Amino acid sequence: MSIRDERKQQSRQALLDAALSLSSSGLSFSSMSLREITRSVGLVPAAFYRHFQDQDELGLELVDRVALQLKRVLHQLKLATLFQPDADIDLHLHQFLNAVQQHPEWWIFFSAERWGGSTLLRQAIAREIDSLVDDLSHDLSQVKQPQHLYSTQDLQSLANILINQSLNWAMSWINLTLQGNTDSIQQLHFKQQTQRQIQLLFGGIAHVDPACVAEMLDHET
Amino acid sequence: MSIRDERKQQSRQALLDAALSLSSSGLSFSSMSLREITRSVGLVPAAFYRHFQDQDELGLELVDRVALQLKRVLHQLKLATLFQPDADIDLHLHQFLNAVQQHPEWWIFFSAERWGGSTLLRQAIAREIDSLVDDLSHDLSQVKQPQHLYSTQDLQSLANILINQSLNWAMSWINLTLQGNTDSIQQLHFKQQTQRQIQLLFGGIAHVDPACVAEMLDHET
DNA sequence: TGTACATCAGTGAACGCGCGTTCACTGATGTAC
DNA sequence: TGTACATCAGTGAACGCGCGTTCACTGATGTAC
Repeated sequence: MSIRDERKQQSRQALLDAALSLSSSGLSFSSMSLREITRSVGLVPAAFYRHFQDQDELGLELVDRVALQLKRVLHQLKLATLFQPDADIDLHLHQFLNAVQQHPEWWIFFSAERWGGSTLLRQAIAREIDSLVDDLSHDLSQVKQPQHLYSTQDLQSLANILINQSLNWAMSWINLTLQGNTDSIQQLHFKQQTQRQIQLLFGGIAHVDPACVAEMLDHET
Repeated sequence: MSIRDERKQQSRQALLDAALSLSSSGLSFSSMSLREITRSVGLVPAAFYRHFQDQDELGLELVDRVALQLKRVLHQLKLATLFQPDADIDLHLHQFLNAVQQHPEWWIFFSAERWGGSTLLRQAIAREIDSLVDDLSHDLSQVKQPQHLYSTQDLQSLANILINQSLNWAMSWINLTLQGNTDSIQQLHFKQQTQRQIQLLFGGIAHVDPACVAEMLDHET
């Protein structure tokens, strides 16, 4: 790549980063101005048009890039292994929260624009979330579940809940880390509650006291 | 109330309705202008200040009112009865989707501004959602569960998932009803998947084939 | 009931400001010979 | 390698526009007597 092309790519990347950064600062994409974006990069407003036709085009590319990163993070977490009865939920949760803390801007942008002011971005994100659900659903189906309780349809439903809750967990965690000290009471409480949610979602049966299940079966039969 | 006070209340209500309506049209609260709001009511911009100190004050009141309505809807659904093994999940789901369709603007506003561009509104909505979760958690604890599988902490976690998913279900349903014909294939598919999610969340054990549970117990013990 | 004054929701003009977009330009980088 | 021309990312000035907010005002409604 030539020097000129390289510099152009750098500017383009800087514009994308600036928009993402403004999003993390609490501005929604539809409220941030083209001039703010170029200003925080150190370019003149007109320079924006050398890289994107308009602000929407930048937004769509941002959705694309961020979705790719979220996909990578969620896949690497190997959520599917949580089906196994001896799975370390606590470890998985901490890995997830660390990943969120590493790049909160991705989660903030995705959550904010999911129902944000731009129809174009909403549609693009809806597509990406469907894709995230499908990927996770596929991951889940690849794991031998000890109890074989879930049909393909169940796994799709579970994946849907998990993706949605992942976004909610991420946003809750980001808010907690922004305002509080590390390991505050609220953070511990959040982790416990989230861990319990994961148990409820995955375990269903596997993580419940077998004695209770036996009793329930007696009542039913 | 005097004539003057009555008319003032009408204008105030009209401003709130206009903002809610603009929100439903896809505009985020932080992107809609004070002038747009007054324009759609038929008032001059300066008249806004006879009712609210600024746009944020209107937004906060809107959060308050909408939260009250959502609270009412969710309470009337009596989600807690879904613990009972003979619960009609399909009926409950349809009641929920009808309630959403009746007033989509409430769900749109709440979802959009939950992670929207106004810090003030985000915080207010976070408080209201906590309150919704607490209320639902309380409702859930009032019902005698046949299987007694859930602790207070479990119910709180379940309520959290249910409130979050309710918002997601509402938004998905609104998008489906906006774009598609009634009873399209996508709508039927959505209903089936959502019903399965509710089964997974509530039933856990109760709605699963007892034979499978028995088998699982054999493996564990 | 009628009159004189007070209140105040809504008006309309004015302001300064940041916005998106356009345009001809500049000067560093790339290319052809 | 050196030269002459082409490309094109970034510039800076200009534009018209909608914005939030202010202000003195108007005239219908309310109140005191």
